Amino acid sequence: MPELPEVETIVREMREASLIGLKITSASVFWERSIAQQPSTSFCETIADQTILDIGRRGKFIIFSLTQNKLLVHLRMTGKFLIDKKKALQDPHERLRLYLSDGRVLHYMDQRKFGKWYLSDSEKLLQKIGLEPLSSDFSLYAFQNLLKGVHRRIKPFLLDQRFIAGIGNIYADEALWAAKIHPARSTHSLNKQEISALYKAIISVLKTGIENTGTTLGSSKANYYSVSGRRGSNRDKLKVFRCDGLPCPRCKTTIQKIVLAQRGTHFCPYCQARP
DNA sequence: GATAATGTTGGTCG
DNA sequence: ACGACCAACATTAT
Repeated sequence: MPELPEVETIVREMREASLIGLKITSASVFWERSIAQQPSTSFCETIADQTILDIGRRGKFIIFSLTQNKLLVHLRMTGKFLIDKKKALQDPHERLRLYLSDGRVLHYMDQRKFGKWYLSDSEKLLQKIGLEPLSSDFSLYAFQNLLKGVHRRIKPFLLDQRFIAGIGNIYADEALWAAKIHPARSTHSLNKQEISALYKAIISVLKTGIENTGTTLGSSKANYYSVSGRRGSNRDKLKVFRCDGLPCPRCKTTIQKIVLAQRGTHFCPYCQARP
């Protein structure tokens, strides 16, 4: 579920909630497989008594910098955080809980159980992911070089975290629409002007997503909600994602939905014609 | 009531 | 190297 703008919103809210500086007094794990690479017993032993020195983000990973380790959390489809909310206490999807030194509790919910917490080998994981699209590392030049280095369809390329970190299904479709590029185009077929348009579109859709505190699609519990339980308002700004059957905001052609790389893919068959 | 689809990622197998 | 397919899961929509 959460892509870069949603994860960024979560991180900002946790910082605003003054979690930095608190000590993790203990942890409780309710779903063993939410912990990667080690049994929950050793996870709880290792994390206990460590202080949260910083909270950040890399791609779709949340990074808790602790006294001894880096704790990474990947929310995958339905991972969520809530701070000391009464409704979290009776949530059947709560998978993990951190008790904090000021008496508050950080609850982690994950309906579909795909999310993972990494406490060991986290540096190795971070090394594997690609450029941070809102940092200066992501230059037009670097983007051009990435595209040159692979022969793939552009949408699966955008979703592959080893190249650029943080783009998911929503923002990939939105960026391709903004740049007027068909999602099945080959990376090698894009001309200079198209590459430049896509580069700007990626940055723009992600920034807009953050400004609107992320995208909450529907109303069910499975949808994205921030740490404070707020919905993101970016859904109203989406041009194509889950807009199949509606007119394209640019040319009024009906938006189409196809399956590409096993993912629902939305585009305008006129603006984003296959050359 | 069965089946498909869901915002993610990692594996296998051509 | 790349893509098709499956797997991990639970819930909602069709």
